[in-house]
Amino acid sequence: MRNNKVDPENVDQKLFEIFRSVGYDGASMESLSQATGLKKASLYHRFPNGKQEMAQHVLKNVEQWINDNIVTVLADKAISPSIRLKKAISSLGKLYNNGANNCLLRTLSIGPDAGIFKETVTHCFNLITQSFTELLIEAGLPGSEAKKKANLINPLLQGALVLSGATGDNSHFENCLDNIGQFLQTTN
Amino acid sequence: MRNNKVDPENVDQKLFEIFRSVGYDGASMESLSQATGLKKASLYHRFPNGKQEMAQHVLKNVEQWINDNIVTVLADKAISPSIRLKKAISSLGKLYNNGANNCLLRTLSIGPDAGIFKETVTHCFNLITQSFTELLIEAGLPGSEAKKKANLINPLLQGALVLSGATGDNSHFENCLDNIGQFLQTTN
DNA sequence: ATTTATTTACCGAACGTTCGGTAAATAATA
DNA sequence: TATTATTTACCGAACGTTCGGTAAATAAAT
Repeated sequence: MRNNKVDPENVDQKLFEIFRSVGYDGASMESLSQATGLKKASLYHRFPNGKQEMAQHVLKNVEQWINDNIVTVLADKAISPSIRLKKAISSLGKLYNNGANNCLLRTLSIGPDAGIFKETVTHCFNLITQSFTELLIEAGLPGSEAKKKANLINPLLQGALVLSGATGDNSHFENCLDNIGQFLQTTN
Repeated sequence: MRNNKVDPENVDQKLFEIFRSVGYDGASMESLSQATGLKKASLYHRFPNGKQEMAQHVLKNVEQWINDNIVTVLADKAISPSIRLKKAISSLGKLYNNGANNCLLRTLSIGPDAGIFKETVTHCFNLITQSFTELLIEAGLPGSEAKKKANLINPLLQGALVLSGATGDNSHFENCLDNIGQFLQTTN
């Protein structure tokens, strides 16, 4: 007898969780199969190019998430800049589970095959920097200063996630979100 | 016929470079063998517990490096605090090849076996934070402020390394070292 | 009935690891 | 000092397991 059809979104989510938590090399087909509830051959039915395609797929989902939760939110001129900021930062806190979750952009950037994902990963980072830059400019900062501040957001986030993840102490990440919120508060 | 004896220090260095650049799961015994010039069986002669022992060994070397180049340097009261700072930061720049090199503490913190290294990795991070804290206190900062500033060093470094590594643009790291140097310059 | 989705069963290759054995260096003996 | 015994360092070949991946069979959906 055969299992019920597996919800594709749930599959995406489970693939994402595996790749994010253990990276590309640490994610075996067996672990991906167990997490999704699909046999290996079924995964190959959905992703004919295998593991690579799965990782690229979840990476594209992250890019979409950034567009939906950062780019679009920060550019929404119907809301005040400071509230947009809070919404975006709050979304980041949820995405990373307050520091308990690794970042897929980072875990896919290590290992012999990291080059495959480099272009998309770089684009994701750029999306974040650019949308924060534009918000800060809109809030009144000079372009150069806005750029300088926005350029700090990704490294601050990633650094905090590295420390929280490596040590298990999420205070690194929580402090980081607070700091980012404060030092961007040039705005109303 | 048998090869000449291989220099143990060079083996350590090569193992370190592999684990640092591709992480634990990305480092195959074959790649470790090729990098060191020792056949797999010879690696097992030196490290009877295999890959795990090799990674723990290079991690211990990093701990020693931190003691020699950060802890000892920052605590050397024969030299002025600001010069000690410059020496330590300069060493970090060399270690990471100005952002081109990954950090072993980070690459060993991802994957199914990351837990094996967690304790030592955490200790390494703590060594850095503590030694910077003590220097800042010696330089005149109140304890709480010294601690707060010192607590930023690891995440700032790691974040810059993530960005430089993921995108290939080392300006992230170079800016980071400058920023750290500046914002610690409470001292003479 | 045809197409789509999933599964079972399997494959070659690569994985980390182990084993048997050899050349060279060192220590003990004579 | 010359000879013998022991240890050290290394290697080729193979181990069992797991890897990513595929073909054929079966079930579900249309």
